[in-house]
Amino acid sequence: MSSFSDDDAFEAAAAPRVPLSQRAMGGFAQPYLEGLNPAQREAVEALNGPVLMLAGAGTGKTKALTARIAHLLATRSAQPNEILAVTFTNKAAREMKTRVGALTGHIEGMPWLGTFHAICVKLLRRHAELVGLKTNFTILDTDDQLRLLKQQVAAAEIDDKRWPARMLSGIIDGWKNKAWVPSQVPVAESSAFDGKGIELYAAYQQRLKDLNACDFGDLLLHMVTIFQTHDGVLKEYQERFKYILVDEYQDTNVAQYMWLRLLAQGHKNICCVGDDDQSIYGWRGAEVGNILRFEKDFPGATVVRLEQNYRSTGHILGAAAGVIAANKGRLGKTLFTDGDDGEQVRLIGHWDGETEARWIGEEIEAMQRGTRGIDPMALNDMAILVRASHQMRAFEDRFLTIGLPYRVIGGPRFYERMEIRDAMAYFRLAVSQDDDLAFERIVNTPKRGLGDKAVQTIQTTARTNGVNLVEGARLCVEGGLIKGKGGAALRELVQGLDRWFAQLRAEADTHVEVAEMILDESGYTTFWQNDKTPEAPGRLENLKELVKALENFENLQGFLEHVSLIMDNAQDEQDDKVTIMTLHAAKGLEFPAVFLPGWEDGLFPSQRSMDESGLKGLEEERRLAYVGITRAEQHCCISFAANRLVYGQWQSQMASRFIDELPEDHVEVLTASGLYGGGMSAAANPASVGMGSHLHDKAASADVYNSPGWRRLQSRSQQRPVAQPQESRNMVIDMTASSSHTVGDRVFHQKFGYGEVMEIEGDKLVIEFDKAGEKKVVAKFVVGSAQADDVPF
DNA sequence: CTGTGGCTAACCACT
DNA sequence: TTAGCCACAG
Repeated sequence: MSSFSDDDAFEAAAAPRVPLSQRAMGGFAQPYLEGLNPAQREAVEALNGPVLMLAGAGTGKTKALTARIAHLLATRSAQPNEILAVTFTNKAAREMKTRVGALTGHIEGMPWLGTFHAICVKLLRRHAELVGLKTNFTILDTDDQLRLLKQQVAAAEIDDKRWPARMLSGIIDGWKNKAWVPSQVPVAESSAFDGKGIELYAAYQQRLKDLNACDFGDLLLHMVTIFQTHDGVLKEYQERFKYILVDEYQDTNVAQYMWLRLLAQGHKNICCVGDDDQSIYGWRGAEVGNILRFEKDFPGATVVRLEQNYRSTGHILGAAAGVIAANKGRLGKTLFTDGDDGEQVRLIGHWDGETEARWIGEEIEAMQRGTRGIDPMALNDMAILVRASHQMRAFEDRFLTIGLPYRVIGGPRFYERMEIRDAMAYFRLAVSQDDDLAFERIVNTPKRGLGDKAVQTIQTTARTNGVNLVEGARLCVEGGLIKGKGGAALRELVQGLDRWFAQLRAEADTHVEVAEMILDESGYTTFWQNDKTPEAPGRLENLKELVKALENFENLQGFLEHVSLIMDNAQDEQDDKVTIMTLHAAKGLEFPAVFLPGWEDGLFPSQRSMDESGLKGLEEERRLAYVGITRAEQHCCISFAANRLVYGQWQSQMASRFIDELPEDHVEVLTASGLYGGGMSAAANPASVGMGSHLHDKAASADVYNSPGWRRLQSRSQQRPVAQPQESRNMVIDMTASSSHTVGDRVFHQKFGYGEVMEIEGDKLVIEFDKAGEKKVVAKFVVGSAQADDVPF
């Protein structure tokens, strides 16, 4: 519960509650040291000066980190409120809190353990006036931010076709990540956004100030500014934080780095934990350089390497090591395990994305039943990790058809859903009528007959009178500026807002009741009840869930604060389900079995990241591959497809270059799935069995044959017995390989059954299928531009 | 003021 | 393929 009013850490009692058992031992009992290996122990006990803990995947860094905190407390080196411990995600913060609690007995004692953003909010609330904000400033989400920037772009009369607000938002975020306020943006950047970027940035910051708001990047930026310009404030915190601990240091951006440096200049007791091989947030401004430079930045630092892996089998570690070895300029770690080599990493190519999804589905079922030669596994122990969220769809489709339970992590988050945002905007307005952005969002939601024109009028009125939009709306109603149906509805809305505002303060009802009242009286609930789209019931459910979530907070403000910083959504763990998530979301997690689909050049490594960042981009993609493999404990299966549907277009894919980087000894190559020559075409053209047979043009065909991934798969599969067609449903004739067909060929197609080739027109095949009855169905297969329905499977 | 159809651009990851 | 935007009609 992180409402900011209740736990002001400065006033929090500092007395540590040492468990009786330890007190009886005179503080010498150090159970938290048990089970630590020598390296971990060194990192825990090095209490003087900077420490860099290079912790490879699965080497127990959280254990070391929490033990270090316990050690600080037990040795009385610091009080709980003198330790600053920062993480990136709320989940990591929560876990650390729990584990420290379990280790030391004080659960509530760590007021400064949290995410960068949560800690900065806490600090900024105290010093808001130093950057021209009031202490009750609001934190804008991406949506609000974009809306604001859109207005700015429009006001500057810039063509938002060529210069979209989206792009501006990205540029400004980038600058904020580098800790540049508008006046600090270097000249080299002045051409950004049609030469107006810096100007717009300044205007945007001013607008935020007027709104008494800040965006995500500001939380850090403002604190860095305050520390740089107010020595007294900086001193206060330098003295307060005797020990600083930083998790995932490789993901820090420049602003976070500066923030940490400024604070660490006091006692210099900063302990950073990270893994340069797992830096995967470059696109968000993370600087791997921060960790690579650590020893220069903090002279005399103790560097500890955690290399003993407790998570994965030898083969999995070996495969991961082989991939990451291709990166240059690493700090270098060699993970080892005391455990078995286990099963080799498995590699398999598929005909297309659908085949891949089907194969993985079957594999998962086999593993669950225990019919794959291994003990039965729970679905909860299996995960599919994809590069991009759109890859999830194929699996969802497939799993829905076969009734395999799954959960998707990532996707549109609960608090980012439209209905939740709308409801939150109402709550925000009930808390503060100054929240113009919230007002803009809901004036006409549900529809009140207030369009652009009405909103314009309200805005002008508000501006000329120097008041907020709610006040402006009130003036419009009273002055008769907005008439008719819209005027009446607006009057009702304003009255409603006043009423809810008063009710929240009256405390006659709980905030939960008021929230329900708001959703009811505003007509928002009715709005969705009347909606007949299939999503409506789900949205109503979400609203109910939102209200339920309120119960955990003391007041609406506390809840709003919490939500603005929460970016992860709690997931139900009760049911047995396969997890589908992105590689990014998987960092920090582990699963006994991991599937890594879609290892195709352009998709993974992603073309865009290579276009944008060249070799740096490729190396980050490789680290992503490393992260993916090292999530696996026992089983890891990598796959790719020769064809994929992109923008409704079929594209032939090349196996990812990362596949070639897998060391052979640790990999077992399975035979390509989904492409078994069903008679004719296979006999006529042996090349049509396996990858690449779909190719119609020689150039593209050569591409695939010459692609390293393909070659390897070919040669390896030759060492293995030739695959037998497993079941008839896997049998398919390569419809698009028209060169291998002649008129009169009998063919079999998974969906349409048996048929006969009637004619061949260039790249088109006309096939007459003998479906049941006398009716003949004619289908055309157009190479390269086939529609989804026309393609085999 | 709202709803619709056609056009265009986008498809990467997230605190 | 799909989402988002704009122009236009009702």
